Amino acid sequence: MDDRTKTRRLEEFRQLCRARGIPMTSQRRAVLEVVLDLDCHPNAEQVYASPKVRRARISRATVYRTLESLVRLGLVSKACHPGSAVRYDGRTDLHHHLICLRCEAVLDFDDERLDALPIPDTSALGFEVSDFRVQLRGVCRRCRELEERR
Amino acid sequence: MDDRTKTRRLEEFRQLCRARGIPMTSQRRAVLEVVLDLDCHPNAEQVYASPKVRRARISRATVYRTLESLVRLGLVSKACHPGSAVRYDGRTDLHHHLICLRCEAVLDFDDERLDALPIPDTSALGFEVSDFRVQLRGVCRRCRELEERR
DNA sequence: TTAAGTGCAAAAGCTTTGCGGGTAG
DNA sequence: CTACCCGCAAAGCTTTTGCACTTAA
Repeated sequence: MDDRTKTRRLEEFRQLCRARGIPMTSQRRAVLEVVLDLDCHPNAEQVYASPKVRRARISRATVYRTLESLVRLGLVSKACHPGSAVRYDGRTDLHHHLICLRCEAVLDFDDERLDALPIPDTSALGFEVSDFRVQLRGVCRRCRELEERR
Repeated sequence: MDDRTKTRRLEEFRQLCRARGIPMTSQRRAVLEVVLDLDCHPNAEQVYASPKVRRARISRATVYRTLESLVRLGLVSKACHPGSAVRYDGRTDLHHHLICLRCEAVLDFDDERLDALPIPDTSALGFEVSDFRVQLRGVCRRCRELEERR
């Protein structure tokens, strides 16, 4: 994520904390920065292992708790993925994903035609849609190259 | 899933096994049947806990291994979800999902307009798309009712 | 017969929780 | 001050793995 956007997101965080009267700690700031920096849709362990978080000596439990708080605050979202650990996404705006079914990589994908998708009416099911993602499922470059070599 | 489709899918399984010369065991058959019966996109523990699998005294390890084999055979797919355990989907055809961001329910959703989505060209990224899903994210009926009561 | 599958139990990976001490506002 | 947060450690959930035994073809 570019620095300009990142600065804006961190300012947004500061204001949200002030508005809700919750403390803005150095730990939370570091965790948010890492998620904004990484575009690999990391799980909590990957955030925990990141140099910035390790340098700050932040505990594993705090990383897990903080990520969930950031989601509740709407500053981070959860990525939908085929694997077995919760994955976080620094982007909360409308965008889409390429999902590799071999290595479970999640790649961001922006496309105006996908954004313009007509959202179906789900009210008959009692389901309230807030947001959507198109997931293009397949095999990423790296996995394809690995398979060719064999 | 209706019985007619289920019978067809089980026959497909039998033929795939024969074609590849792999044994069709009673355990695999039971696990496949359970995934086809459930439409809740169960994780491995839920399949393990199902009456049919328990009656057959199938071990936990076999459930985990079998689910992965069925995915490799293309008889079952993995659902993309926001949570922390792999979830399986008895449907492998084109369809879409409603994702509840509160309880992480995954509901099937069929819609011809979504099916007709123009698939973007991802070849520049080296990504080969095989399939897609639209995920409508929001809050399901039950979670909305629970929140109203409070 | 035999390649593959299964059960068991241990280990590894991921996540939550209770509690005593610390800190932002 | 004081409500909230943090680190630690233990516990709980999910998944994988090695090995000896069993089974479908």
